[in-house]
Amino acid sequence: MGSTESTEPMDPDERKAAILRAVVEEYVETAEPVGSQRVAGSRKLGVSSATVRNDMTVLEREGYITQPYTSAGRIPTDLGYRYFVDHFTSEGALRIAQRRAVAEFFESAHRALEDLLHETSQLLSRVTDHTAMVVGPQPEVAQVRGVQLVTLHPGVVLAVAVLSNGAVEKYTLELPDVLDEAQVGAAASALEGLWNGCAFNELPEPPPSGDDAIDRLARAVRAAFGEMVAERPMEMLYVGGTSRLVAEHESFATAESAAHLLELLEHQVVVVSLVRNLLDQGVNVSIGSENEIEELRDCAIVLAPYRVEGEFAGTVGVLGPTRMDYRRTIGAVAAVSQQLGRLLTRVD
Amino acid sequence: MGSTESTEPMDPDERKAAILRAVVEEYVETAEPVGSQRVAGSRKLGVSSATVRNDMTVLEREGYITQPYTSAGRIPTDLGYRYFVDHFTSEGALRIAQRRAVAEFFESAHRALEDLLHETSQLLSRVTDHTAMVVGPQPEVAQVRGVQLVTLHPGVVLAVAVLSNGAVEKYTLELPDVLDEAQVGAAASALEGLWNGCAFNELPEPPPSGDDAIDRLARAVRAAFGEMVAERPMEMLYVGGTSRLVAEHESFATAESAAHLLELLEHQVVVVSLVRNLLDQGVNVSIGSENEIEELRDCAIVLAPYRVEGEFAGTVGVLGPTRMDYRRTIGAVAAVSQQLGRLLTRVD
DNA sequence: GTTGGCACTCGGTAGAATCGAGTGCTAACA
DNA sequence: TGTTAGCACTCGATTCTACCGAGTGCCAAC
Repeated sequence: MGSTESTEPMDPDERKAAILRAVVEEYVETAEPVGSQRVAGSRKLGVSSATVRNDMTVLEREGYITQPYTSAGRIPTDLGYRYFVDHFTSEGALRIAQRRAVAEFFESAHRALEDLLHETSQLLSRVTDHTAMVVGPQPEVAQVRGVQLVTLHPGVVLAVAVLSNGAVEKYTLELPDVLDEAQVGAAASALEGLWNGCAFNELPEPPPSGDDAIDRLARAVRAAFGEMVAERPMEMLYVGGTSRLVAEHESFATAESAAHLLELLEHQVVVVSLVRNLLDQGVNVSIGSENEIEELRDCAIVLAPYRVEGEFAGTVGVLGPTRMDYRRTIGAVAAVSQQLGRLLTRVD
Repeated sequence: MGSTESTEPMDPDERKAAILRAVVEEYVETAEPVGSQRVAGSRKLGVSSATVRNDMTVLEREGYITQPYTSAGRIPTDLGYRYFVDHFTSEGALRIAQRRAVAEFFESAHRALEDLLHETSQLLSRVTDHTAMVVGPQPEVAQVRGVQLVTLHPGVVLAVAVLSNGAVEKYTLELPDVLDEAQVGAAASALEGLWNGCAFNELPEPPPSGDDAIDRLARAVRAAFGEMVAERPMEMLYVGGTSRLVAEHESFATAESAAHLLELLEHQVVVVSLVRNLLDQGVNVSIGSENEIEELRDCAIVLAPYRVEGEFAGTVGVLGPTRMDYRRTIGAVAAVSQQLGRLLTRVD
């Protein structure tokens, strides 16, 4: 067992890449700085630890790895993870059990879109062991397929709009007038006739009908829906498995950071626009300092858009520590996004 | 500064209670075991620390306080907190800023019931600095006020039921038949006429109409809604401010416990039935070991039901460490539950 | 270009010393 | 009999020291 037994000689750059890969994989597994011996020993590189050490010095100078303190092992930098993701995760690896879990989940039926997306976030969290995010389809693009007005109490009317993507928007209106069933029904019919097929974000103003009370109601409904579009132009966000963030807190700098992350996730607007920005730039994996948000400095985000009938519809993704198993995570996110798109294309 | 200056003599039991109160209040504030000196000094008890020490020994023997280790200060036991809650929180104290925050929140308008409850949970979390829970009204008791069927794609129909409490239930159906608009409309009209005013959990079976396809659709809708009632008989749960759980983690035994709690909160069924059980027993505050669930051993739960038109409707509550400011928390929970009930009575 | 040898670095752990808040107990006191 | 001052004692927390060892950088030999 000596140097004569070396397999085949290696291109210097190729070896450096292999060493970087080893550092990432070992560190992800053990959470401890990895030294030259471990790399030389557990990998069939055919070189001694001294050689590995030399290459490591270069890799460190180039910014791919770093030592937490002088004369400790090396850990990957964000740049190192980036190289790993770009070169060694071409084919995502999913364990059989997980692949089966995903398949089973999408076999079974699901009630409403909201439930499906919510449960999808939980599935993805289970499969990846990280916190999962699911961004729903943009609600504005949907068309109106039905309008209904229901009197809950005298003077209080619930306006309901059913959209072509299966979403249901509603708004509780308080009115100055007290209308009878016939009047409410007339308003509903008028609006339904007027709006059927229209995009929900571009509802035309209802024309005067002759009955002032009915017109007031119709205009109030129009205003309410308009306000909803204006105030909440955001896609819905579903977050699953937040407890993983805390369970992983060892990987984060401080314990508070987990609290900050949780708080961040409670702000739908921030998260949704973050996801959208990343995806707009064609980014699927965002690592550590690549994130602009301070709280995400030692987090990685893995995203995959899903398509319905070939069109971009929404996004699924995962939030975890930079020290994550990227191959497995990317594979899982890809699988779920694909299956979700397939299911929505079939059913929706 | 002397013994001659003592104010008025005190009943021995009364003094013991005052000492217990002091221990709880000081410990809640400082998170450190409180010694006899601090109690004797910061409170106008008019006795020396030695006397306080004597009483403390008794209080410890009776189980109200304990020392984390020999010759340390005392901290309250769950029984001690219980005594405190039962005797010293009759009138909840809310700071002005918080009372104003609650008032302002319930002044402004809110779209749908779901949004309102969700935002209420966030409000309560902000006001109490703890994780907040809001259990929505029981969906079953609501009556049907409108039924709508919308064809999303050929062979795919979305069934929507609008309920008297403002809730909207929906289900996406895949059908063997492809029906035209007239048929779907006929089924919708039939169901609407049949079910209007019925309780959602007791929908009568639609009678045969003559058109087999329409009947199949109607029966499928009936089955879908029935399944929804059976499978999800639970009230909706809204949880706000989960990040507080982690921020408070110092008060908990281990860091993992926060993760366990988060996981627990993700199981709606468990939480909702827990809340219901407590309230059924007339319990509004459940402290530490009074909770049967292991994960809640060093948590306290503060609940208050809210009423709509005099009827029990749902519950708001708070989950925090046993070491919490019970007066403030109870006051906040009470205020929010009352205002929420008022708003729902007015609007709903 | 690769490798073995070697001095050096530095975080982590264990043990000893110290500190001090707080207790329990006893004796004096009102 | 209840209250108080005094005092010895306990024990967690903190600090300091010594030491270990994984891992490095460098150098000379191959």
